[in-house]
Amino acid sequence: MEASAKKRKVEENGVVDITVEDTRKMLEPFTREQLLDILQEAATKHLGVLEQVRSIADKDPAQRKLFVRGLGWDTNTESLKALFSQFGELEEGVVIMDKNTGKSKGYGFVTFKHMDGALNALKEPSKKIDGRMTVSQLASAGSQPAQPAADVSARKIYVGNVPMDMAADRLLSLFSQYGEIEEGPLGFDKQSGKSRGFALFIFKSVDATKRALEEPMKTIDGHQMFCKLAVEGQKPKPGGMSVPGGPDGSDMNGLNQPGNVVPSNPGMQFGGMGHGFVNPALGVNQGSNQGLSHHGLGSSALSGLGGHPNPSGIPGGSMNHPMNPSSMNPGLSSHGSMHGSSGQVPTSLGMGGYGGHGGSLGPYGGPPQVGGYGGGQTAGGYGSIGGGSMYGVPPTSGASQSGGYPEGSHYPLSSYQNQHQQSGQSPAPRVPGGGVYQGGPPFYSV
DNA sequence: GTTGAGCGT
Repeated sequence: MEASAKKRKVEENGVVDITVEDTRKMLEPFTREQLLDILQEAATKHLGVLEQVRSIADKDPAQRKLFVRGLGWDTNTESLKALFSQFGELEEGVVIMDKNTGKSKGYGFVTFKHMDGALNALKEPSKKIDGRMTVSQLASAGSQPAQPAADVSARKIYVGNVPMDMAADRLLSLFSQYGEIEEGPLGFDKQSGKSRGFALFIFKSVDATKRALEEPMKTIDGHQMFCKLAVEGQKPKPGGMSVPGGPDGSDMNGLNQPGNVVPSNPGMQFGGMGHGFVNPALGVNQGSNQGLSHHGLGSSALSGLGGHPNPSGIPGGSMNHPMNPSSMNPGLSSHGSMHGSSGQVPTSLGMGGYGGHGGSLGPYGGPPQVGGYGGGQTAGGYGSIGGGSMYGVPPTSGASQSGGYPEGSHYPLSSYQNQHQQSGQSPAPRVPGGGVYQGGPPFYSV
């Protein structure tokens, strides 16, 4: 074939082999345009590449969700769906109705399962629906910009449309699959332990939060719930100062890149104290790890730490690459894991072990998050949750009410975590339930 | 008629 011929030719030129690492090194200086050209070509020729591109493109619902305005009164969810489904599979289609009058508000939302569906639909933004000209656009284009989420607000999610009879531990199980939960579910009635129709969760990491929100719709027992950042910090006092901790404001723009926010955030000083025992040099790296950003949380994080370990996941994985200096540095390794969500590149570097990723990755195989997730997975969350932090679920009254979770919530949580780890494709070693790392150095902190 | 649903201690 052509490929083998090329290979042979290369070898004749004296180049015996080109490693995966070498290939990467060659690519690094490429311009964006050059990389785009190559990838475009590759995606065109190879289905596997296209699938990878598509799965990553689909990650962000903002690129798949359309706002459709100008709908006639008679256009309903069904006709909206019918019209838009010609452009691709729909995840959701809905005409917004006034709660009181029951009449259409004249707009709706259409979320495609894949970004290409949205691209398709937007090739002609104006569509006649039920005799009226309507206009579609990415919903993210017109909606008010997300708040500069800082600290906890970037890790707190609101879950709406929670069934009243939903057990707290059931929700906990559902959401703990995305990462460690620091607190939650909140919002349950303290006396009855029943849902009040919503729930709040605070994840330990922004990464986990992102994973949870990757697919905002959660279906359980036929109930559709939705999640979003809780962002309650919007309503504060008028005339007051604006964003806390953002005097310079400059870095607050990186709200979607939490790693950028923390370093210059004063809050880091707080975290820094907690990690005083760490190599000072690492403090810098850790400062960029939003996991540290939780200030007051430091205590719970530390307590969890004592019981166990964590980092195992990370170093274990990176040890496959002794050449990668970052594997020698705990601070860096955790740092790297954070990149998993904010930037794909560094993570894939760390995961160089999956070298022949073209095939091994599979369509949805190797989202960078997997590696980072494995690393982030610790029993720390277990400890904190098992502890008193989850006061939304009074073990006693709650159990008597729903009869669901007698021994406390930790059982389902750990169970789910294990399941998740086992099912994961990640080559990274999973964290054993036991305290294998109890003797481990505490410097990993969280 | 122009971006849903809607937030604990």
